[in-house]
Amino acid sequence: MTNETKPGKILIADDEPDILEIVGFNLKEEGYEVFTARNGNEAVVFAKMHNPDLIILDVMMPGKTGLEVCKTLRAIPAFEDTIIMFLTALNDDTTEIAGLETGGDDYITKPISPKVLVSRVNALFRRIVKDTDTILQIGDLTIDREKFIVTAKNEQIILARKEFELLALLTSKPSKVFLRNEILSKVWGSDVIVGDRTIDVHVRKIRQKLGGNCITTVKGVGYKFQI
Amino acid sequence: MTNETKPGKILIADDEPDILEIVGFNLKEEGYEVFTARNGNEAVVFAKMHNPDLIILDVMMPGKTGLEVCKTLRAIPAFEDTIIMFLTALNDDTTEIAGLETGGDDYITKPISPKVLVSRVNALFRRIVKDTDTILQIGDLTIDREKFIVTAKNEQIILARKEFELLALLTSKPSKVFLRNEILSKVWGSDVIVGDRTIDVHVRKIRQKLGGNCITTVKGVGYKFQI
DNA sequence: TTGCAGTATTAAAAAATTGTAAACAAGCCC
DNA sequence: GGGCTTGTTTACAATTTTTTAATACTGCAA
Repeated sequence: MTNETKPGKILIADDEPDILEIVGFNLKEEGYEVFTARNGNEAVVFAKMHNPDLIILDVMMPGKTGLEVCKTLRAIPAFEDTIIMFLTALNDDTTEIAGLETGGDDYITKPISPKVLVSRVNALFRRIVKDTDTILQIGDLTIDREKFIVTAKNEQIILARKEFELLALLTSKPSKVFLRNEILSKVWGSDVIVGDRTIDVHVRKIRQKLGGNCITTVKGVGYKFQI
Repeated sequence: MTNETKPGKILIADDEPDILEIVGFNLKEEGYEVFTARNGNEAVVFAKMHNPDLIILDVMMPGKTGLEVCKTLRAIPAFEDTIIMFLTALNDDTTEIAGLETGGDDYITKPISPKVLVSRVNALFRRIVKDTDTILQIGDLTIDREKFIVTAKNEQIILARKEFELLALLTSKPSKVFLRNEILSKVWGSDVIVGDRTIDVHVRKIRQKLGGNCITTVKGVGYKFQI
């Protein structure tokens, strides 16, 4: 499976460079895009900027512990569904339970077998890759997330990047109402500050390009995509 | 969390009765509906009949091994998304990797801490349960919190935000009387100050839209929702 | 019966939210 | 640089939602 790029960004946070290297190497081998952080705060900052799909956290780190990072991130809507995995030398049931209950998806104790780790990462990825399907079909609309192409009634529609990202988000769960906050943090990133009208304007542009009634406004709440 | 029934059916397959009992007991405690099988074939048969949400498989079982069961089930479309977890005394990387690659979601080695196992089950469930508790069904009324849609007798009813939130609150515990204070702090937030009549007005609007008698006034106390 | 406290019903005012057009800034490509 | 696209902001109009306030109703107790 070497060299094939999977649609997966992984962030590893650990204060031991060795771990970063070994784990990182093996995940890259498997085709993931790997980023690293040396402590909890770095991890949070990076996550907010680059929205990884999976985050591997060492429990014991200077600054912010893995558990704290997990709690911080889970409180942000954009990271509600991000996979979080703990990695630690602490083979202690209490911590493991705490990690899982804080919102962690897996908890692995060192020493690690890199191959097992990769398998576990793959297993977790399997579950989310499904709704991150590259090609989405809704009605007579086709959205290719990889090629950034939207087609309606066999005609190609050209969307700008933000427009595309917004549409991709809304269509990822048809009929679900996305709160303005949610949209902001998922499309713009949780630390970018833009005015409220910005969303409206983009919605308007999409409506213009796709034809009126695909996006519905839910006043006071947000927007949703409907066929 | 005892006695509260979660929407989760779990099938445990193991040839050691002790394991079945201990694991089963702890999961029931947590509110899951638990079923058991003594070997691989039984597990497959049961799964086909009752469609559990999660299956815990011992790797070493007479008849069909856990890995074989997993492979068999994953080949059936109905079990593509079922969570599968391996449980085994075999602390062996190769088997673990095989288990995960066959389509397993987790692999736990004995001896097991029941609490850790329950946490892991919960963690896996979190990922699939989400949808179920966003939709509320009461009589011929459906409230979809995610889609912000209220349906009565198959007809869609459009509610404004506060109306929706108020209705969602009242229906969250049918027949329970919500105090005016309680309503205020849960729908409006504890820091917002609005007059008492405000609630009445909203109740009235909901009554109008849903048809007269779904919300009952309890004089001097508050309101409740009844079918 | 009368008075009262609590609730219902209105209409209208107030506030909040969104739609729109136009303008500005930033970046990119030739 | 000049022309293009994109992303954002602004200001205002249009609309809807929310709240208030004034009035009418209700059941109960004195």
